Amino acid sequence: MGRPKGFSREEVLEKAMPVFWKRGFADTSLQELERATGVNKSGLYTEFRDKEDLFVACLRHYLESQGRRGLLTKEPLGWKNVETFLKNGPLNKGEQQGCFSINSMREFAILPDEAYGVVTENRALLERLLALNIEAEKPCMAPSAVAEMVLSFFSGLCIERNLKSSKASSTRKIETFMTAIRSL
Amino acid sequence: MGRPKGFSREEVLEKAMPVFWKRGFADTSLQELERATGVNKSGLYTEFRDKEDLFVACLRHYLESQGRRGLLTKEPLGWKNVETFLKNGPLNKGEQQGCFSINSMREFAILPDEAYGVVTENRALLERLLALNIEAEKPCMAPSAVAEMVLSFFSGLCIERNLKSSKASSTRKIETFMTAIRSL
DNA sequence: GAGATATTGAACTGTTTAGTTTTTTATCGG
DNA sequence: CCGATAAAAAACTAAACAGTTCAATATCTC
Repeated sequence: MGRPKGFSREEVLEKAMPVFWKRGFADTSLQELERATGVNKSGLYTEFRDKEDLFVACLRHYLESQGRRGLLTKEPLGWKNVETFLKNGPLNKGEQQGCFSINSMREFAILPDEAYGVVTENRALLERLLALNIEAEKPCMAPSAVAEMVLSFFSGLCIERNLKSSKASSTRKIETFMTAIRSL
Repeated sequence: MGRPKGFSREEVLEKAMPVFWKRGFADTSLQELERATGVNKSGLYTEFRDKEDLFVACLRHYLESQGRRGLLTKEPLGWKNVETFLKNGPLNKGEQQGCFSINSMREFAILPDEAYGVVTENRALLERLLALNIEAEKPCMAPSAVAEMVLSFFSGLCIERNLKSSKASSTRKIETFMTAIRSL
């Protein structure tokens, strides 16, 4: 049987994710990933094909764990869910600010096509969930149109988390935004 | 006097900007900058201290040229200016998609502090200009609150330009958004 | 056109990169 | 406790990187 390995795939993803999240793909070195995960290069390369593969795995892992929070599927569906999504969707713990997926969009030019697919698929899912919540409120406008607009605003909130002062003003902006769309 | 140099600072900035814009700071190499600008490394290093200095100069150059468009200062001030800003603010020519300044926010972690200052100062200016336009429409809500919310939405539109299909849906989202905020 | 002067291109430097290979070490079954 | 086996550590490779140096070259003034 031989020696058992001292780490799980999940563990590695959990620890590598914040590094990619904060520094992006291009500026994250293998050295940083070794340090953050506590796993040697040889270990990382037996588990993942290359740096790109590890990155995409982190992205998938992130989106799955975000999905499990179920922010947009709480009953009853409606504006309240949309507001919670805007308020608590972008994370706020230490290095992990905003949304890893939205952050990654900036690097599509150098990321594998797979990353593009993963991100856009998730965005399509979010749009559908948003539309369901909006539809429940029976607005005058088409729910799908409102949904895509909400997702744009959400994207904006996420990248603004790269600014130092963003957290405080974020809540206020969401209040204003919700007031505006509740009248639609 | 000696030999006159074969390029102007402005020329270099104009040609280097799209490269940084598309690939970001970390993933743009000196080699790419030489090719894009047609200026040799020695030329670039006599004009700019280092890669960071060139990047910040590009950022400044970009914001100045955007400012000169005067999208938010056309008389009369009002919703129309806000709409034009959302529609035509994010550029759409070839490699230059969205907003260089917003794109840069994702790289603050590795950019010089100066870049942070340049970007936040410009955002503050935009917020003031937006507030003036909103105030002209005498809404019920505080103009500054609406203005910062508009800027968030704008930021979202900008990073979404990294998606292939964004241009088409962008106009539609802006229509929906404008309908919402005109009622405030 | 000669000499001074500034630019340019190319060669060079030391470091860091992603990724591979080889050696060492730990844990298993028997 | 021994030998097989698998993981982990370390040494290594080749390429790319930002930045420097220096010789070649072009244009100015006189």
